[in-house]
Amino acid sequence: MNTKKRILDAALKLFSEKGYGNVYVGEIGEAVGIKAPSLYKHYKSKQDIFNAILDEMKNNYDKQAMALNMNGSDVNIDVGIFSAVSEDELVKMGIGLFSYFLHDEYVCRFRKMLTLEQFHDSELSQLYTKQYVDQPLSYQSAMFSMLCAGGLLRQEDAEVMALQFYAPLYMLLTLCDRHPEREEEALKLLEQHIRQFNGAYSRSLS
Amino acid sequence: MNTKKRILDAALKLFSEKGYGNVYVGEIGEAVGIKAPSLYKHYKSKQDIFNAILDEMKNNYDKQAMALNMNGSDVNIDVGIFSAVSEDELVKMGIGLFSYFLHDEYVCRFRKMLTLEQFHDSELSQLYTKQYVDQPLSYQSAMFSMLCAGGLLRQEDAEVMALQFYAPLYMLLTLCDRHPEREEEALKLLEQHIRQFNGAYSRSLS
DNA sequence: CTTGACAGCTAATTTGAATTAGCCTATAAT
DNA sequence: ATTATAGGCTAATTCAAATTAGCTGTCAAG
Repeated sequence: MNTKKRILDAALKLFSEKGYGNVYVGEIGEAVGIKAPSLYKHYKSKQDIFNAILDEMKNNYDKQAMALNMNGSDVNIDVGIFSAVSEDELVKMGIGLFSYFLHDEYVCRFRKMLTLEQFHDSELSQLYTKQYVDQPLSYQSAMFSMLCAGGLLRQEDAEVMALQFYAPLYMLLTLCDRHPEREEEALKLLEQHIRQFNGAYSRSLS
Repeated sequence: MNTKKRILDAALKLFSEKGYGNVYVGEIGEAVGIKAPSLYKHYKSKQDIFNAILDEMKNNYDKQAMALNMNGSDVNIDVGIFSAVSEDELVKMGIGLFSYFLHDEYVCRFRKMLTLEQFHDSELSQLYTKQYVDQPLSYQSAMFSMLCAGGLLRQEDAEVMALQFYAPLYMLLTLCDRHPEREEEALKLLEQHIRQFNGAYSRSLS
């Protein structure tokens, strides 16, 4: 009875691995355990399946945004002038964000699919940019802004700090999308990055 | 007489915009000014055209690497203990690299094509990673290593510095691939990034 | 001048993938 | 019990795109 949903999952998996154009409806059916024509009892075309994935995604958007923003540590709430944000907490947050992005099946597949379709039309490029660039940057910018205001970090442009904090994470993430076997290496680099970042900006060092 | 070459150019352009699977040989022919069947006088299949692009690319590799590495400023040679690498030089180098990657027609198209085909097989993912991750990081790592040794920058892990310097550039580049209209904004951020990076690591500030 | 090979064309041909038609079964509501 | 609907299947159908066949004109080498 959840065939409709299972089709979406199977299709997302395939689209994220091979790209929309290289996936045949037969494969989707096979992955679900039905024949190709039966798909049409649930969706009126291949394109329709793709659209449904996008729609579903837009629904999950809030959930995603939440997860993205406050992953694990609730930095944004308790970050008054008092509570110290230790280096370890920053590391935990960075690694947590990275691991979530890399291992959450849905998030990961969706990102890969969007990567492959990003130049297809304006809607998709906008979506990609919002999800993986603007939104994270804007959230972290706000966070660093607070940390600076709270006197925990040196007074520097928060947007730039966000870029410097997030871009390495992003790059390592896309690296691991291509080469999962390099995750360990990436994690090590990421942690080093965050500690060095913290060292460079932390008040106590200046 | 250079039809063979013109086919490659047209195909690369199309592949980089729509992805291999969504380009029809008819379009390639049209772009060149001949009919589809005539393409087969030059290449034995569509796949063969794609392979030829890859081959050509591998040839140009040295050229690319050079351009990538010493773009404009010849930092790597004159960076003895004496010659100061001013912040402005670093900015010039970063912006130069960025602009080259973004505006050189061949480089740009090739990157976009690889972006769209990166999960297709291992060869392509390796190529992407080498070109846009490992190679730049390794070069810049060497550079920062020298700058640290020369006492121009604080003694920190050069690999991490390279990551921190290059990843924002990379992320802004992929952003502009999707949204050319945001180049100005990206350039501004990039320059801020580099100055702030320099501020954070420069010896004189510590 | 004539021959052969190069590079183009039009008109098939092949192939393969999406979609439609039409049939069958189970099950749930009337 | 009957019937309608949901969801599956096999067997067409359609359609588009890659590739092949086979013809033609040009031009350089002999």
